[in-house]
Amino acid sequence: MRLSTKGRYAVTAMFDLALHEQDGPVPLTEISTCQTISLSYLEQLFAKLRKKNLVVGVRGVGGGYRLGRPAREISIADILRAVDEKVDVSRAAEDGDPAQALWIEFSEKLYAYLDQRTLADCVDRPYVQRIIARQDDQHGRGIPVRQNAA
Amino acid sequence: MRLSTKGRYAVTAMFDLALHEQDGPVPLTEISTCQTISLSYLEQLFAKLRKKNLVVGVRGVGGGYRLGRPAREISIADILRAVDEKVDVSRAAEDGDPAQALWIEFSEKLYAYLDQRTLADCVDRPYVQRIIARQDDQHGRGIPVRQNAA
DNA sequence: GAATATCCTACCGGATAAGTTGGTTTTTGT
DNA sequence: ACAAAAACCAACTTATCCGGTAGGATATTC
Repeated sequence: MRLSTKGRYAVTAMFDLALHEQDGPVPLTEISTCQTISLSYLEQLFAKLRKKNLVVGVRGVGGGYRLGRPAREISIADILRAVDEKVDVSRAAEDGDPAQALWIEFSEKLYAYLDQRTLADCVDRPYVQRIIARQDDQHGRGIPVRQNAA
Repeated sequence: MRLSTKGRYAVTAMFDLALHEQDGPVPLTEISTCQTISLSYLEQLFAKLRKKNLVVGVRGVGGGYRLGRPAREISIADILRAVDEKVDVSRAAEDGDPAQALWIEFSEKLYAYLDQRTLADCVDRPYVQRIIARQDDQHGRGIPVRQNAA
C-alpha cells in the first residue's frame, strides 16, 4: 500500500472525468491547466490508467479521455493500484513476527475500505452537484464547457 | 496524506511496543534484528515518534522505548502523521476546483477512518494473544523475552 | 569503567516522483 | 488539402526523499 502525490494526481484527475462524464471526453490540457500538473506527466499517468481500462482515450480534435466503465464500478483503490503498481503484498506473511502479521492484516482492512469507496459515491452528492450547476451557469447552460464553439 | 514503507516501519514498530507493553521497555536493537530494519533508521523514526509523545525513551542498560500513552489512545493516523509530517493539507481548498475539493473531502474521510483504528484494537484480539502466549512459552514463562538474563 | 542503550548530526546512494523535450499519429474544421 | 487539437509515445533530466551509514555524545546499569 502506498499513497503519494502521484496517487492524488490520479484520483483528482479521475474525479474530473467523473464530474464531466456527460460533457464528452475531457482533454488532458484542461486538467493540466486547471490543476497545474504538467501535461506530459498527466499523459504518463493516463497511459497507466488506460492500460488498466480505467479510462478510454479519444483522439483528434474534440477528443480527450472518458471513464473506462461506470463511475460506480471504479474504486479509489483501483486508481491507486493502477498508478502505483508496486503492490508487492506482504512477503513477510509467514515470518511469524506478530507485528508484521498485524500490519498485513491492517493494510488489508485499509484496502477493503478503499475498495468500497467508488468514484460514484464521491461525486454523486447534492453538494457537488450544486457546484457543477453553478459552473455550468457561468459557462452557459446546455453548452458543454469544453466544446471549443467559440 | 502519504503512506510509504516509512509509515509501515513506524506502525509495525509501534505494534511491537504495544505487544510487549507489560515486559518493560523494548530496545531498538531487538526491533532492528527482528524486522531487519537498520538501527540508525529506526532511531530516526523514533526521534519523531518521541517528539510527538507517542513513545518514551528509557536510557541505559535494560532501557528501550515504551508507549507514550495507553495503546487505546494511539491511532494509526497518529503514527503516520508523526513520521510523515508533510501533511500540507489542501492549500487548494478554495481554488474552487471541484475535483480537488473532492480529494480533500476524501482524504479527510480516510484520516477519520485511520483515526478510529487504535493500536489497542489491532493488538487486543484473541488470535494475537495466542501468538504471544506461544512465544512466551518458547522463551520461558514469566521471564520477559528481552531481559538478557543469560 | 565496561557494556548497553538512547540520543544526535551529518552525510551518502539509489529509487522514483515529477517534469521536459520532441516527436508521431489520429481526427476535426475550414 | 491543410492546420489545429488532441492522444500517443519514448527518451531524458531534475529534484526529492527514502532508507541507510558513520561516528559520535550522553545516560544508566552492573
